[in-house]
Amino acid sequence: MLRMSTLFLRTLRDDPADAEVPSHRLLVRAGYIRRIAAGIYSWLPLGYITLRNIERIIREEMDAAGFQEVHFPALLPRDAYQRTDRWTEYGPDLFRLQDRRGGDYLLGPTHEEMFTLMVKGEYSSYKDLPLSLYQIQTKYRDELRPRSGIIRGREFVMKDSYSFDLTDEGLNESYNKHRDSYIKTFDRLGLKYNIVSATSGAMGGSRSEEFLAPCETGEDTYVLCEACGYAANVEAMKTVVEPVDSTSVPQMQVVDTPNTPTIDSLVQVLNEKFGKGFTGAHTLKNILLVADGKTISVLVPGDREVDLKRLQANLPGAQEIRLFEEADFAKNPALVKGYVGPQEAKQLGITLYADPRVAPGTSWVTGANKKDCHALNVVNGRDFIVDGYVDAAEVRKGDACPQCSAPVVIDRAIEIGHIFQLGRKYAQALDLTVLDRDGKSQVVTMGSYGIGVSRAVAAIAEQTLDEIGLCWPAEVAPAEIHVVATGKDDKPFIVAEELAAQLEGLGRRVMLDDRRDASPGVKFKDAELIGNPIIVVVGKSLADGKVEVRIRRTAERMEFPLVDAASEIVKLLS
RNA sequence: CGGGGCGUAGCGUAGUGGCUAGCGCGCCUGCUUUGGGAGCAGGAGACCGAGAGUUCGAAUCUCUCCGCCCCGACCA
Repeated sequence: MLRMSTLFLRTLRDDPADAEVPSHRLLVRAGYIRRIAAGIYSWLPLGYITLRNIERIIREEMDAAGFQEVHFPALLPRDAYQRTDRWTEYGPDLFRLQDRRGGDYLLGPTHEEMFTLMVKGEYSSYKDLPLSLYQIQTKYRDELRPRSGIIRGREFVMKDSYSFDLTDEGLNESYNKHRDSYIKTFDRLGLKYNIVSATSGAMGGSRSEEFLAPCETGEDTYVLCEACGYAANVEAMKTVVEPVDSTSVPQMQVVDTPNTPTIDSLVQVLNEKFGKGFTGAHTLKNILLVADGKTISVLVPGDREVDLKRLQANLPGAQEIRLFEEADFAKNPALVKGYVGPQEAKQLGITLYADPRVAPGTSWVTGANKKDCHALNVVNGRDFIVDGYVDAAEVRKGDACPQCSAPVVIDRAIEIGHIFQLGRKYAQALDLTVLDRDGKSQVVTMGSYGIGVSRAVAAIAEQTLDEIGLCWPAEVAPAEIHVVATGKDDKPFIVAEELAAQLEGLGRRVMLDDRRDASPGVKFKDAELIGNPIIVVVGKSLADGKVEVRIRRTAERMEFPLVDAASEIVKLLS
């Protein structure tokens, strides 16, 4: 039983000055966490109980799915991360340190290497697979900008799992098992979330989904179709545009358009000259880039920007992409800045990509590859041929859903889980192989699955809190029932004590406000701020042999006769 | 790393060259009070982020450094 009279807790009346987002403010005010450094927090009793409740739920669901818990050190030698190149690849986000002999160590940001090596050390037969292992552990990432309290910290608690399979089908099965297990876990945690398809980056091909908890203060933006439920990362959003019949489009025509290096200036001149109501959407933007050293051009409608992250995620095999710079233009005199068109891409040896919005048969105004000249009626498939289509244009609210064509919304969310198929990258690098049925050595294929445990505390808080405080789901809350004794004589305190003991006897987690020196107002405010789901007040109504019960979330109030209060309260929890 | 803001007691803050750094919350003692962050009285608690400089005199002005928050870039 948590007794407020002795609980290590001091709630704050004022908002902390360094907290902006609501969950952070309230977690500090209610005495759950305290900041130690940027992105590094201590957990006080209430916070730590809550964190452990979440861990418990995750653990129960992992175990129920047949995954086995292990535990690695957070302090790791450089070696394993050297072999997968992540010692350098992870860059400045990696916390590095040295021991007294000058040996390099790191604080683990994620543990693919260690899990892979652990399995390699124990198993060597296909008969041992499939296998899924997990741990709940503190991770370290030296984030460029920690923010929003516990939502993005430099030290945080993560549950990470890894699956090991012989075959791609096996990996799919393991992936689906994790997916199901995550659904159960997040449902139990009381989180609202969307499962969003994510890109798996340059490795390509493998499945990847994020569990996103919608919330205004979230830092991930994603696309959501409220009509059919389609949800996707902005990078992974697919654009579906039908080809257009272009047989009636007149011949391409080159016109003088002096001083029109930008879309805005071009549209203005077009309207002055032809007065046809031209807009940016009629023009075609040719974005020149250098991808892995080669010049490529990406076509998007003139009223849209290229989303470089999206392009990078969708361009097959591209490792490094950057925009054309002055020096690049200088090296390629055929490319006239501000007047580039796709018509001569082939002759110039440029790989030409188009966003799907630049559909086959669509006709555009675009650069004529000559200073101060543009070309009208430039038709995709007739006047230029693209080498491939790639989703690269910025995604906007109102764009068509790829499943049902309804306008999508752009929403914000906190990423609370991520599952993806790693494939054989780590197993290959670290030589994790097993012998198959035929005695042949096979590289194992892996999946990687994460839940942000400490982040989940913030995400749940964020989704449930209100103006007066935190408001936890019962399983997560520090206590299920918060019993408050008020009054100046002993009776309510004795009764409250008995009731709390009774509830505990029924297997409930109870917090008891037995402070004799605090006024009723203070106790009510604290109870509301702390956010346990049921508040029981033992006080005035005791005169009628009753106790008062309040539902924190709905502010609903009721009274029960003392004699059956305990059983009635327990009923409310089920 | 760019832009902005900030650093005064455990927390929130006032104090833009002047003498003993002020207030609220919280904390301690006593009395009163007990259904919505009680009242009165007394009290403890601050090398004013650090260092250097300007000055008769610096929380206040200058420089350097450190730290924190927000936006952006970046990031499962």
